[in-house]
Amino acid sequence: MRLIQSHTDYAVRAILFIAASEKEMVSSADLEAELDLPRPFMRRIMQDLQKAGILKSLRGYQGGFQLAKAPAEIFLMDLIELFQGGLDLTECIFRKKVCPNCKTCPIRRRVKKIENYVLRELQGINLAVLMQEK
Amino acid sequence: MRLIQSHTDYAVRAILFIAASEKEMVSSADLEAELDLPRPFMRRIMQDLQKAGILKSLRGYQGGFQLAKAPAEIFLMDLIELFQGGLDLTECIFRKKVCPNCKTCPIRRRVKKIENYVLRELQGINLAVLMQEK
DNA sequence: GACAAATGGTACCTATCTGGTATCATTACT
DNA sequence: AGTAATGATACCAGATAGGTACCATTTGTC
Ligand code: FES
Ligand code: FES
Repeated sequence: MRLIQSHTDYAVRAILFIAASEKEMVSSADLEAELDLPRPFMRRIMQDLQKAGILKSLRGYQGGFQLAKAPAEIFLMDLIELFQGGLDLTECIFRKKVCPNCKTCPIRRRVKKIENYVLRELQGINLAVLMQEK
Repeated sequence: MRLIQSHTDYAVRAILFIAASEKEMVSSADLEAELDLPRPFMRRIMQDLQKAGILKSLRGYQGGFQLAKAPAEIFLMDLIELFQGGLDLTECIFRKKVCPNCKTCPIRRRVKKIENYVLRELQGINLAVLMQEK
């Protein structure tokens, strides 16, 4: 079970690379070379980041992506939200149905506490922090 | 993403029920009635618990299951280990391959810290604790 | 205007994981 | 012998994650 999934991880790397790049515009081709990923896959991630307002894009010749926000304003949690639909560690085991046991679920409260900690930690991480410690 | 999966959750409920039961031996039929689960499915979980030495079983007429350990000696983490193969929140995103980025992975360290906390919390939970707070 | 270089959008595929079923063999008591 | 229980194991199905394919659109250069 992974806390951080591929899309999120790739997004982080991509953003860090763009942030560190000299270029005005970074293209998918550049990212492919740097991150060693299939370009179509990378592109989809970039598009999602663009839609989310994290990147700005320019089409056509010499086009590409650049940051739309300062690294310090991009939070890991945003990316998790975007690519993983957020975190819900206590998601009830009775999918689709209303849980008949939530009230009596012996572990729910405990897991909720853990989840709170995890969220607090994650919310403290932004991309500027990750840049430094790399 | 669920921290606790169905098998684990059911196992907890089953064990708590057996622990609270007056009967010498609790059968799958009893559990089915109590937990409202398909019996074959429940049975497989019970068998796994038996193999793991958490339950003792008796076959044949009036057979069933009973605890092989005191609730205080059964840890939630054991069940997670048993049914979910443990927890590895930092599992590298590059499956099957050796990760070429682990050294430079910007989020690995952070997630590792979170994982440590989660493990510590989970390791402190045993079934006796869960019985009380229910 | 034609062409090439780039992204936008969307539908689809595939492997793995999770949850659950089915079947038959074995044991134990009456 | 018969019945009530577990042991063992193979199988199936839906959901999720990871990844691909395809075509449309925009932008700059010649
Ligand atoms: S089952 Fe609904 S919360 Fe544990
Ligand atoms: S990729 Fe191997 S740890 Fe982040």
